[in-house]
Formats: sequence, C-alpha cells, structure tokens
Amino acid sequence: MDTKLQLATAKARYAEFLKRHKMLQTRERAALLEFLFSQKGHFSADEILYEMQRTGLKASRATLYRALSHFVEAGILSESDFGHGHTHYEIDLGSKPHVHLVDQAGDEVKEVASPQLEAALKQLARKEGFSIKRYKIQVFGSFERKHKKS
Amino acid sequence: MDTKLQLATAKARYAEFLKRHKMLQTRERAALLEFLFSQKGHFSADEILYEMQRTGLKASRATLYRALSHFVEAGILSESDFGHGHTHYEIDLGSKPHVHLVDQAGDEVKEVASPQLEAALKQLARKEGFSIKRYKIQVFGSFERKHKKS
DNA sequence: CTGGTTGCAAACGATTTGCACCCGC
DNA sequence: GCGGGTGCAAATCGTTTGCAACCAG
Repeated sequence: MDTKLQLATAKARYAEFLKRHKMLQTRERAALLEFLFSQKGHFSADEILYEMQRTGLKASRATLYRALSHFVEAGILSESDFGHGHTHYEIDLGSKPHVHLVDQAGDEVKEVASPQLEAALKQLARKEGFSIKRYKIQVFGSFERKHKKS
Repeated sequence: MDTKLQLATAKARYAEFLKRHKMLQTRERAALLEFLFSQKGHFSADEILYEMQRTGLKASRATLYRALSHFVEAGILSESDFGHGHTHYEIDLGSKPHVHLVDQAGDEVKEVASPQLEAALKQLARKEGFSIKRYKIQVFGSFERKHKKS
C-alpha cells in the first residue's frame, strides 16, 4: 500500500471514527493526520511537536495527545514502549505485522516481518481461546556487525 | 525449578552481582529479594510496597525502586509494560520464555509457552544478525469464554 | 572508620485535565 | 447558537534523586 493510498484510507477511517463518536472535523486534527503520514518509522509525541513547529504547522501538546489516542483507537496508529521513557507511535494501516528488534546499545529499532512467527502466534491464540486484537513482539539485544555496515 | 531452588539461585546470583559492583548486602535488599519470591505472577512496585507493609516488612519506596532495577540487571526479575500505567515485574530465573496474553477487558494477563514461537524467533534473529538478550511477546485481545469459566 | 545505603521529601517528565474562549456544523 | 474543540497552565502519577543520618565490612 503506497503512502498516498494509505493517507486516503486513513482519512476515510478517521472521518468514520469521528462520525461514530459525534466528534467534529477540525483544522488541527486534519493537520495532524496529514503530518503523521509525512513521517517515517517511529515517532514520539515530542518529536512530532518539534517537527510540526519546524514545518510551521500548529497544534498544542494537549491536542496532539488527545488526537494520538484517537488515532490509535481508530486503528490508524499503533503505540509501543521500547523502554526509552516515552511512547513510540507508528503508522499501522495496511502495515504488515512485524517484530521490533531493539538495539540496547543505541536508539536503533529495526522492523522485520516473519510469516512463520505470525503463524505460530495465531495457532497459539486459537489453542488458548484468545482472540487477537493486536500484538507486539519486541526483541532486545544487539546487532552483530561482522563486516558489513548494515 | 522449584521455588526453593529458585530463591537460592537468586541469592547466589545477587550476591555475585553485589560483589561485582562493590555494593553491600543490607537487610532491606535481603528482605526484598526474599519477599519477591513469595509472590506469584506479576507485580507492580505499589503492590509490593502495599504487601510488604501488610506483612510487616520494611523498605522505602526509594529503596524498592533502586533494588528492582538491580534485580532486573542481575537477571532475577524481568519487567514489562502492559499499558496499565506502571511497570510490571515478574521472576525471571529459570522461567521459560513465554507469551503474555493481555486481556483488554480486564486486568488478566495469562502466560503461555510456545516452543514454536521461540524457534521462529531464534531463526529470525539469526537471519538478521541480531543477538537476543531478551524478548517480549505481548498479545492484546480477549479471551473467548464459550462455556467453561476459565 | 568510611564509603555505600537508606528514607524522606522534593524533583522529574511524560501525559492528562480543568477551564475560559473558540469554531464546526 | 450550541456543543464539542482548543490551548494554556496546573495537576497527576509513576519513578528518580539530593541529602543527612545510618550501617556493613
């Protein structure tokens, strides 16, 4: 799913979410949604705030936090805690389930997909009578840099 | 590994940890370690504090937090964030890797092992040149209660 | 003795909230 | 115009830290 299509999907989903909760469309919410899709990878609330100011967009910290939780509820963003002292958000629309490899030496967090893991997880859930809404697989450790740079 | 043996192992490991860091053995640290092994499942800092007071043991909040991070460093405890607003700790000594099934409707968190998941994870790490120190698999969703109570 | 440890209370920092004013619809 | 939204600043709350009195080795 390319970014453009993702954004369109997100807007539609968000509009629906707003309607369902009798909430209004506002410039701040629109700007935030648009801005998030211009970002890559993970971002923290502070990073968003900083980047938005740099880009001239405006939304207060309070509005940002309120919007973020709505985006998560609406299934547009997903949140994770990597133990860095704040929540990390990432686009979660049409993105494949993936594993977060968290490098303990630095801030690097790499995402990798593994159909095999997914399959095992689904089977486990079925066995336990547990219906999965979402899941997180975080692996803490370090990258072994043997010869190649990355 | 039964609880008694676990506790003995933990004590040994902790003693070693203390020596390595030129730290002292104190009554508070000993009491905390002993107390933790009398607990079952996950616990938060506040729960420990509350339970200890009830049991007549003493250690201040500050000492507790300081000790908890040492226990984690020493590999005696592991910590997780289930999105409940505080860190959860659990004994991580001789315990098998497991998946946390977090019920979103309540506070229930069930642990299940899955060798299959483990294997897939190890293979993935090998492929990515990532050496695993520890990992967490958290699955958010709900238990399907069809007929049985639990 | 002496340097690490404890407990208290104050500090922190991410996130949340009360409230007066603002703006979609 | 009304009811929800926004921004500010104050409040929360889990966790951390400075410091003076304390204790283990």
